[in-house]
Parts: sequence; C-alpha cells; structure tokens
Amino acid sequence: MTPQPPYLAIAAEIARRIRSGALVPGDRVPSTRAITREWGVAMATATKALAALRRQGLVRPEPGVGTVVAAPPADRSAAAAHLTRERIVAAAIELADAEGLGALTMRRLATVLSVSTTALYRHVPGKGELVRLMTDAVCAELPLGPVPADWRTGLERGARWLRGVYTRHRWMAHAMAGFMRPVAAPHAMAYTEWILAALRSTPMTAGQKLHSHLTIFAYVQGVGMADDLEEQARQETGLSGDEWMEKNEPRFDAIQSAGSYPLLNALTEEGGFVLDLESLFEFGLRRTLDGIAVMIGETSA
Amino acid sequence: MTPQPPYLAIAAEIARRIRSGALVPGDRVPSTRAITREWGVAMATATKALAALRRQGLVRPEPGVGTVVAAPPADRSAAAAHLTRERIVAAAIELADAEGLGALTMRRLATVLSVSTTALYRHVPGKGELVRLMTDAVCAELPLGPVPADWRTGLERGARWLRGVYTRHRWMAHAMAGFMRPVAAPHAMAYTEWILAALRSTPMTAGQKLHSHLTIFAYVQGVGMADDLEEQARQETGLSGDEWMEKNEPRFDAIQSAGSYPLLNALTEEGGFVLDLESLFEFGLRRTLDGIAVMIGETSA
DNA sequence: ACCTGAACACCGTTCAAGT
DNA sequence: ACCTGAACACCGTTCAAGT
Repeated sequence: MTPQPPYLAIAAEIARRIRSGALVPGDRVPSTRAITREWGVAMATATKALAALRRQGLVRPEPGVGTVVAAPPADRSAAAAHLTRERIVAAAIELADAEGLGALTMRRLATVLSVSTTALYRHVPGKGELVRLMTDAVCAELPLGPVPADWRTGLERGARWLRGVYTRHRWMAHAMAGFMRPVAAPHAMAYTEWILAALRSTPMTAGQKLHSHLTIFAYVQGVGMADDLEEQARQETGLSGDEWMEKNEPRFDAIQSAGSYPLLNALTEEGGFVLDLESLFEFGLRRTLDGIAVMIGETSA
Repeated sequence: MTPQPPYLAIAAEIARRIRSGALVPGDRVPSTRAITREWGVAMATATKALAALRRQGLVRPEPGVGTVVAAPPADRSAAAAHLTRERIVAAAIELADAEGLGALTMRRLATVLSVSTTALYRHVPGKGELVRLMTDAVCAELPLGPVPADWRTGLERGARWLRGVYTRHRWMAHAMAGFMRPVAAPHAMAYTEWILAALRSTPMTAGQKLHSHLTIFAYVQGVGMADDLEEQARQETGLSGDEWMEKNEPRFDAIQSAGSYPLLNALTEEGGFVLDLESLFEFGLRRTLDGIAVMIGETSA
C-alpha cells in the first residue's frame, strides 16, 4: 500500500531536496509556517512532516535558528561494529511506537541504525522473529509485582498491566494476537503464569482458570487493536477523532438516511456522547470479572 | 515477508515448469504421491501444493486421469468486458477465505479475474476500500433475523452471529478491528443497530448499552483474531496444532526449564487439555452476559 | 569473521498510451 | 470510454563478493 498521506508527501519532497544537494547540512529547511504556505496544508500537517524528517535523522531542531539539515549519519562500519540483537530490538520498538508496526520495515530499521539492511539478518533470523523479540522485550519492561491473595484483585491488576503495555506500545495488540497458545516468549508466558497463580486459591478447574484468563486476554486484545488502528488513523490523516468525524459526516449522512439507523443516530446525535476506549476498557473489565464471580459462586455452592 | 512454506515452494516449481513450456495444457502434473517422492514431504503438503495450483487456475482435476495443466485463461478483454465491483469483491472474498488477507493482493486478484491489475482501479479506489467493501458484503450474507424481546437472548444471538461470520471468513476479525466507531459500511452498522434494538427494553443508559455492545464486540474480535492466525499457521506450515506443538517442543522445554512456569506446565503436561477456541468463545460469552446481568440488577434496584 | 551490494521476486498505485 | 504496459517507489530475503 502507498496511500501517501499529505504529511508524508511533504516530508518526501523535502527529503528529495536534501538528497539532491539543493539543501546541505546546516541549511534551514522550510519552517512549519512556510510549509502551510507552500503546500496549502494545516499547521498540524506541517508539524507532522517535520517530525517525520526528524525521526529519519535527516533534520534536527537548531535552537534559535529553526529546523536545519542534519549532518550525514556516522559512518556505517563504525555503527555496525557494535550492532547487537538488543540494539536492533530497541530501535525496532522505538520505530513501531512512533509510527506503528506498518512503518517497521527491515530497510528503515537499518537506516535508523546506520547499517546495511543485510547486516540485521546476522543478528535476527527475519522480521517475524524480530517482532516476537520486540513483544517479549516489551513484556519485560514493567514488573507485574507480587501475586495478590484475592483472585479478583489479581485478574484486575493483570488486565490493567496488559492494558498499560498496550497503551505504551499500541502495536502490541497486533503482535500478541497469536499468543493464546504458549509461544516461545518467556516474559509473555510469565504473564500467563502470574494470572494462573492469582487464581490458585479459587475453586475453579484448570480449564476454567485458563478460560477465565483467555476471556480477559481476548477482550483486552480487542480493545487494544481498535486503539492501535485509531491512533494510526489519527497519525496518518493528521486529524483528531472529532475532525475525522466532521470530515466524513456527509458520507455518514448518506448512509444513515439510506438505511435509517434510528438508535445509532440517537446515540451520536444526542451529542455529548464520545466513545472513550479507556472508559470502555474499565466497563468491560468490570462486567467480565462480575461474570467470573458469578461462576465461582455457582461452583463453590 | 517471503517465508516460503514448503507447499508453496513446490507449487512455485511446478508453476515454473508450466510457464516454461515443459508442461503444456492437458499434461499431467506430478501426482501427490509423486510429489512426496520427489520432494520428500508429507502427503498433506503435497495435497496443499496441488490445491494452491488449482486455486491459481493453473491446473484442474481431470476425472480418471489425475491433475492436468489447465488451458490458459479466457482472453482478457472478454473478461474485462463484464468486470464489475460486485465480481471483484466476490473474488476477493473467495481469495481471502482460501488463503487469508495476506494473500489478497491487487495483482493476484487481477490474475484470478483474468484482467490487468490496473483495471481493478476503475471499479475500486484502492485496496483499503476494497477490504471495506468485502467486509460489508460479508455482513450482508446471513440475516440477523427478528430482534428478540429478551435482552440476553439478543446479545447472545448477536454474538453468535458475529462469531459465525468470523468462522466462515476468518480474515474478518482483522478487517473489522477498526469498526468500534461507526464506519461507512451499512450492513456492519446494521449489526450495531440490531444490538441496540435488543437492549431497548433494559433500564441501561445509552452509554451502558453501547459499552455492553462493544465489550462483547471486542471479545469476539480477540477470539477471532487468534483463530485467524492459527488457521494461517496451520495452512502455511501444513501442520495441525498438535503437530506444531510437537515440532516446537524442544524450544518450549528449553524455555520452561529456564524460567520455570510450574502452573503453565501442569496445565499442558496434565495432558488431555486441549484449547478449543469454540469452547473458549462460549465460556467468555456466558461470563460477559452474566456480568451485564449483574449490572442490570444493580441498575434497576 | 563480519558486513555489503546487487539481485530476486514481490508489493500498491499512477499515468501516458493504446484500442 | 475503457483497459493496458510500463514505470515508480517500495517490500523481505538471499548470496556472492568484498574487507
């Protein structure tokens, strides 16, 4: 896919000027204000374009001057000398955090690390395995803490921990989608072990414990994926959720008048009702825990 | 990514023989037995290789003879003549059903339709929009039926309907991940409207109704994505879940002995415990509905 | 031993040229 | 008017050649 959001098109054009030598290191690139004039875009889009260039290491902010063309990266062999699996994984996480899993390509990652694309394959067998390594590294970031005595506190804290991981690294929901079965990722498996420990003192069967864990896991997964996609859309269009709704309003109006969805209309038109994924998360978690409590009540009765 | 599962490598080699003219229309391609001998693979892999070629239209089964090279496709201009958006969407759904969303490329889709890749862009603005059209078409396949009077029956039937859609078209969970906000897909929105109608007679607030709907939606989403990835893995490796576990056992053993996950080990080693996503789905649905029932009890008290 | 350049077999999308 | 071929700017991965 090459959808070419406006901010990327602008960044690409400025990058071309740098590569062509029209702009040399130290030169000022167009300011955000200059970009809004030259391309006729909003300030937010201009800011995004410069941010993208900064992430690529092509420009840097020079205090008191503006954004200038950065010096070419340190020579490659020096960078390659201390290339390690850890450095690769850390850079990949940073890239995915900033621009999503879709922007993580072996080629871009190599550029960020000032290394040839092929050098990565000396430390990592391929992209699939790289994502697995990233996933596990992220699961190791924040400790789960001691296992609470109460099962409900345990499930709740575990779910919030996972949700926290996903808000810090939105791509994680996509990366973990296949983790319902055990995978070769020690820290991700430690999470499952922690949850099972939290359920130790309940009268549930082994199957019920695993199902309870996976029910919550699937739910957090679903919320996380929606979150990731929304953040992506925000980044790519440079629009907030509200602005996006406003822009697509005619489209929705056409559908609504054609199909007539009175209840859905009432919900959105009543106004004031904005879907907040964090509230949704809390709502669904509470319902699920209540449902498990009902089951435990039945089981022990 | 070009992981090249064995069955695809074999299919590619046979396809090359056809293209090179070594095999002409009507010739028999290697039988499954011949493939197992020539490449030293299992019967399942050989079958998959021939199935892949059949899907590509390169070979066809000739009763009483075996699998033979198919005649080259009908001439393109004839096919292009009655190219419509509906035909494109239907072919895309078939392709995604058979090999997953990852195998759906504009180029392959064009080949299947005996049309140039660029002809597709006359009927569909791009791949993103194509997937949206596929999603909506699939939502229209099976009617939801009348809205039940009882809220719980409604939510349950709605969830099972969605789960049914996902089991018939596993890629749908991925395609719908962004559908928590209203999207320009009339039939997908009709589902939300149906759920809201089912909750009409409950004492819930508008927010609680939407949250209840989305809690179940997120959950079905999470289960569906796991399902899709597992099916994908099965297809690509040509192994069943059990065979896969067996193959990766040394890897797990290493992790388990290193990190020690006693509870997880007990669960898998006890044996007999096989995770079935359909049982999981039923379990989690019941818990969530119970939790919502608790809330309704509280609300109306 | 370790890294690189060039190559292979792909992508989605655009656009001038054909019928 | 409608479709195609060639091109552009990408992918992941491999492998012979370099240092």
